[in-house]
Amino acid sequence: MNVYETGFISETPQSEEDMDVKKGPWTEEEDFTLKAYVNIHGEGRWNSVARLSGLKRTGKSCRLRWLNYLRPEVRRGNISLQEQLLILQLHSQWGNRWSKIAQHLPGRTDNEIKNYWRTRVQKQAKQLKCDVNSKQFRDAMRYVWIPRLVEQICSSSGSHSAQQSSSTTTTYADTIGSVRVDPRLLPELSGTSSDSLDAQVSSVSDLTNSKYPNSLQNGSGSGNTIAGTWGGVEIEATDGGDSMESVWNEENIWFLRQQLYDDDDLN
DNA sequence: AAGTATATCAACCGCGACCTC
DNA sequence: TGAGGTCGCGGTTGATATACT
Repeated sequence: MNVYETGFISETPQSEEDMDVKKGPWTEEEDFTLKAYVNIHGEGRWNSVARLSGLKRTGKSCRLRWLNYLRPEVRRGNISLQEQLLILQLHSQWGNRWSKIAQHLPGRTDNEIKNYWRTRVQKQAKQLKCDVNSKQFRDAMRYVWIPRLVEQICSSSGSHSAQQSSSTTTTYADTIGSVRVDPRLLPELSGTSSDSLDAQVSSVSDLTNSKYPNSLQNGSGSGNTIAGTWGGVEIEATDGGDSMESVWNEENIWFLRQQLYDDDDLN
């Protein structure tokens, strides 16, 4: 059956120029109409959807509303630690290929991930006074952000596949929390010969022991804390609910600035 | 309590790729 | 083969919520 032949054809189809196209926030009524239409006819042919459903919207607008909001699979709410980790990894691999990144985060839309990146990640780059695409910032992610996320995931998940040894190295399997991290997806970060998170975290340990000694020992957190070991140094991250904020607490940012400026001095 | 700044996120826009005729 | 239509992606904007003074 041609799904476009039945139902919701309330009037003679019109071009978008002919009808006064509505813009701005969608109403509940519009949502209901679009949902009902797609449930019956399926996705795709968005210009037809716009014309035949009676919605005074562009095909693009209908598509966007469906994909980002109305689809049953769409998951709302805070981005989890595991998702943050994946986003960081995938972005370092693919850059701003939001839709591609979104494919690996079930229920998340490219728009959501893009917004997350712009509002959270770029904000941190700004705080560090460096470009989000710079080597400096990539190193910051590599040396602080990703290890800390992993630490927090391990801490919060209770039982983890990650095993912390009593030595200075930390070993992670390819399953972190409830998200399985495909080692092939893990980026080859700058200066890292390995393609696994395992090696990345190990390299952090090595570097922190030599170049960044006792880097995170100073400063004290308040409120709930998550304890962990990073490079042999006992660390505590304040747990403010938003893991991003706890990773990027003042001590970390202060420390990174010191390192970045030290590097600048050397150059 | 009011005004202002900042953060967040839904939605729009422009452009390029792809498809159809 | 190229012109027109459609779709999807990434960048950007604007409205609203929240935090701060």
